[in-house]
Amino acid sequence: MPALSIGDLARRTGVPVETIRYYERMGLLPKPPRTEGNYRAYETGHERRLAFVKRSRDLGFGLDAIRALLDLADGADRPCGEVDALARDQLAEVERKIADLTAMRAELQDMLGHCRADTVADCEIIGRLRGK
Amino acid sequence: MPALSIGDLARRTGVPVETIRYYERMGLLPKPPRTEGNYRAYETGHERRLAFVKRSRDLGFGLDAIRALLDLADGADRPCGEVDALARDQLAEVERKIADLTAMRAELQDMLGHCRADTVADCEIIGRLRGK
DNA sequence: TCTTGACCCTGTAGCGACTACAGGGTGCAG
DNA sequence: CTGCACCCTGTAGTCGCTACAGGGTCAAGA
Repeated sequence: MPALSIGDLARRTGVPVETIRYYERMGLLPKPPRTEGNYRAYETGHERRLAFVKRSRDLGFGLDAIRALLDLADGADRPCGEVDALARDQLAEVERKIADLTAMRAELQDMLGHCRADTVADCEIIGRLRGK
Repeated sequence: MPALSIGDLARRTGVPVETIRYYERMGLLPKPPRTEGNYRAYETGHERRLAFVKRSRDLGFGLDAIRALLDLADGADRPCGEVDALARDQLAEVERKIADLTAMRAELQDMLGHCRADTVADCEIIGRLRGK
């Protein structure tokens, strides 16, 4: 299989070109070899690594956590307790955000459900933002 | 009632001093009069406005939307349809985020529930991040 | 009266994770 | 040989703060 250009890699992974370059700068992806014309030339190993990063991002992991996950994934013999801990931290963070957003949703729905006025003067939404 | 210092206002609203100055720079709060020593001197009107901003932020409204809400709140005769639209947009945004986070949570929980291995080589979590 | 310390001021830089240029070089098809 | 799509680097902007640095102000206590 021939080497992939950054654009090819972007199409295959769904990660924008600019973001791939950004991940390289941030040390999440190794610097690939270059062609004669100074274009990045990727192999399937790079594609696998980028796919790993993308799946981790889709689960909401931060770039620091992903760096740690990549390091752990590279050492097959290491205990996976650290992986577990990172995933549990991430789950806790996601649950915290869901709780916050659920409270916001409830309040917004309640506001909207009570809005019967025509003008701002009697508007329930504005009234509540003012603090009743 | 005497004028409030920025620190007093921060304590009364729970909005940090730096954030109050930031809101002023962003045009969400009017520039207050100053004391002889160039300290900001706030009145209860300022406190009400800041409380409005804080409640809006707590519901997840962006600063642009809050500027719009403040403008609308200042004109009592205006129809509240625009307010309604802003609130509905915000509710839609919150619901989108909840949906994303709920999917993340499900996947993280499932990963963690299947992790029985001792080493990274057999770790279900790493395996899934690699793409099965 | 002096000094300590808490508070205030402006201006600027940093955060996370991108995204969007500007200003150029490369490579291939017609 | 001329377009045009793609690639390169480097820098600046996004959002909503947050954290300084380097000063000024003010009131209480010794």
